[in-house]
Amino acid sequence: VVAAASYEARPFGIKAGMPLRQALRVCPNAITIEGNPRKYVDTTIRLLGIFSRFTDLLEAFSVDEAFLDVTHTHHLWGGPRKLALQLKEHIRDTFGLTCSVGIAPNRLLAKLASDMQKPDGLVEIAPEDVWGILEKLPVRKLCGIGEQTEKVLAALGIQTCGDLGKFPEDRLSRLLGRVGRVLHQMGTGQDDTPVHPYFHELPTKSMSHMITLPEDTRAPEIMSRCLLQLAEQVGRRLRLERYRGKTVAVTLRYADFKTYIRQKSIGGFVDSGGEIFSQARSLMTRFPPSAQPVRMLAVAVSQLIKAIEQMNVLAEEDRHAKAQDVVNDRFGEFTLRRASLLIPFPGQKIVAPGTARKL
DNA sequence: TCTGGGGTCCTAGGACCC
DNA sequence: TCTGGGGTCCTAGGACCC
Repeated sequence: VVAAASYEARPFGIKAGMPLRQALRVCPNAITIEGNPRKYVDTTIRLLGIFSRFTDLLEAFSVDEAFLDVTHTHHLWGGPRKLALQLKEHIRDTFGLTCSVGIAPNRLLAKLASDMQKPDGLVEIAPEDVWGILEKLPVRKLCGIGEQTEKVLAALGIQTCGDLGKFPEDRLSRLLGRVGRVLHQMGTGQDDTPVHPYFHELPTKSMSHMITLPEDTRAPEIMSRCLLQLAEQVGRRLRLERYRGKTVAVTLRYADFKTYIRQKSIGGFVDSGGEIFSQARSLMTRFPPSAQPVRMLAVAVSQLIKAIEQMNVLAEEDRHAKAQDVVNDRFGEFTLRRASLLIPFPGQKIVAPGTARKL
């Protein structure tokens, strides 16, 4: 599918998430470029380096977005606006790229402001302007309100943030529980979530890999091989970042797109592909029977703990994994792999999304 | 014509324990 | 015949973000 569409392609209706075939149908001359995760991670890291010149209260939000709390530093740059201009200039000089900056009293509004003028924007939402901007703004524009929430709110007669803010909070809470309270706050532009600085290093909570098969299948041996591949990938990343996990989960998506997850927590903590695979395989028996062939499989490990230095005595599984890591560190990913995985699967190019966070 | 991959957070029900 | 309150852990599903 399309991961990102250039501004030239967008007028044709091409946007992120659209199947490639469909994109090429609406715009046969579109130029397609395969993703290059290593390049993105490298650029992300360099970007964070630039951001850190302006504040240390810096949170990476995605591969190309970050929150900067400049409450205590903006005066050094002549105020938020001048800071933003210098930030933009710095990025343009370094990468030849434009970027969009939003300035506001909190994260919710800053994100909104940054989305208001793209691709080369600088929008400031002052506290006194908040209501004027929100009143007619569709709720969907807020980060955190997606398609489903939009529908639920629409059913209550709420279309705009103005409607949301004016809707009685206690009624919204009764109807939607805790979510109702948060939504009401969002409707009035309130958000007290702090910017979580990178040096606090949020621990990873789960690691997973998934793959949509080139063709839907009913063959147990294909699914099994796939699970093994995914388990090995997850295990490799766990070990790279020195995590071990307690809960193993398998997700199956059938051709009709119905998606099921089965998970189990095991006695100890695991980080080897073999162990993850054997748990994953045992989970396969728990899925509801379906007439549909399988379209997608995923393996996830959660309930992670940071692994303490290994003891001298390693279980056989661990010795295998360790040997594999040593070879693959030196000669490249998947140089050494199980014989059953010699025929490669698609999707082996994936770079760990956590890589940027480690910086 | 279908709909990728990798995460986080929340909810709700049930088991189990004191 | 009916049976409280509080806690943790586990599982399944779903919303949302990029």
